[in-house]
Amino acid sequence: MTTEETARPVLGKRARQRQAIESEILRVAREHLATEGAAALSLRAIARDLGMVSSGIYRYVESRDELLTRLIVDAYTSLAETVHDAHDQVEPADLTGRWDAIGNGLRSWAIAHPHDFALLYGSPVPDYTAPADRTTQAGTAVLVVLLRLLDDVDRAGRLASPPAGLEESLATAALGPMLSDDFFAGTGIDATALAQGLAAWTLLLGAVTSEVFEQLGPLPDAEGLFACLLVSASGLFIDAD
Amino acid sequence: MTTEETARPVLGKRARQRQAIESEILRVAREHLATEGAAALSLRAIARDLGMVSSGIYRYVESRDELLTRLIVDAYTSLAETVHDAHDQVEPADLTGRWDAIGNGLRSWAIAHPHDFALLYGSPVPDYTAPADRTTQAGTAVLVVLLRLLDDVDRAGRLASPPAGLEESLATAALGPMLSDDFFAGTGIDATALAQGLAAWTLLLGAVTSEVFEQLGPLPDAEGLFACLLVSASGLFIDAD
DNA sequence: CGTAGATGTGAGCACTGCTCTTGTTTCCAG
DNA sequence: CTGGAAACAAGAGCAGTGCTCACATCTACG
Repeated sequence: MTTEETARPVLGKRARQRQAIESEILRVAREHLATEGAAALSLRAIARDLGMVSSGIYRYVESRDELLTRLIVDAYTSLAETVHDAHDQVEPADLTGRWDAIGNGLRSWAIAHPHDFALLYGSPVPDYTAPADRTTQAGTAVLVVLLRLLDDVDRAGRLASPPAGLEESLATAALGPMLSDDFFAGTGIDATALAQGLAAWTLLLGAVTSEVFEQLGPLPDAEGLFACLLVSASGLFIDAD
Repeated sequence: MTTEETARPVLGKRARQRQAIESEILRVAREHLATEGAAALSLRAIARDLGMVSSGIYRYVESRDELLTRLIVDAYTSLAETVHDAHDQVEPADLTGRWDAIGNGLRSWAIAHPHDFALLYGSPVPDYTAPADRTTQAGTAVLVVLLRLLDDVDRAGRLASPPAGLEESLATAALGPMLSDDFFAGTGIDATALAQGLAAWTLLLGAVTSEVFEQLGPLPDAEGLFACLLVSASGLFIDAD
């Protein structure tokens, strides 16, 4: 008979209540982030929205920085999920199609969540340094899909020839050490290929950044420009059919 | 005899004093920006450093936003100056050398002034929208040198062939309208060339951003990676010799 | 059933941007 | 040379922030 009780340590009422409040806080925080932006994130305002006294929120959230960290990790996983989904809807043999999916996925996510994007790829939030152990891991999730594509491009023999001047020695010296990371285990990627993939990724990120942050002023056809940049980026590591 | 008086309206004592204080404020503001970052910019703190009462500073600076705008314009011109200087030290015929100078100039400036760089190319400062009339003009100053290079590359017949898939129709549709701007007057640039130049610039900016904001985590050889990316970027619009 | 620990409450500190009033100094025209 | 207008300095004050602490309350578990 005691089995019934020990078999459902489903979390006591208290723990459940706590979890509910914590997720409520995160929900409201995300709401504020989406509407006001990261810098306007105020614990007091969140507490107010939740009908609790300003000091009460510190029972659930250690500090403003910790809340930021949670939001960052959230955003990273949301982004990675979006990009992965977009990528996986293209048939594996269509290499440039997969790249386009990655690029468009990133762009549309960034446009839909500009403040989250700013949190991840914009200037670091003042007086806040992201705890590397929690964020960089989440941050690499997006890069996994790029690495998969890069590896497949290589395996298919469709790797673009590196630009003149990108000697293998240069790439190896700069990127060789990174290749020994677990991250690259099981791939046949070499330093030059990695350099090319990173160049494409950097161009992609620059394109999205410049569009979301409006660095070139108001553009007549942002969509079209992005399409051009996406082609340029793809050409950096994928050979034409 | 009255000529002597009308000939030296050198600014009265008052105006001179005012100008002195204003530049003092800007100096301290730049100092705070360099050490603390944009978000930590506090008018009260500046006033304190200057030994004046907090409210007094509002006689010289309309608001925090206005001070930010001044700093942004300052930063843009400082950046443009640095890049132009670096670029002009290379002999005009050395096209890739000129590109490298631009890239390295931008990078070293960004590393030397990370907070200024964040102000220009990072996430927009919360609750602050840059007055387009004052900032975008200063912002294009950097692009002038890129345009000059692009035009010279074109004239020298060294324009790289666009990547497969970048049809002229695509580029023209996206960028054609921009070409009618005064900015491009006197150049023989066409839409595809502009697209290629913008791709290189975007890649460059993405590379610097990712390094300054440490988006890829701590790198073993950031210098080397940047060199690789610079070569990739140059290959986007300059043909090898 | 009692109590230890989790939770709610409100006051308080130090800081921010910004406004307003009050008093002083400076400049310039008559 | 002098009177008045404009510029300036100073301080109080408002509303907001992150965060701490002492205190009261409640509840879940031994």
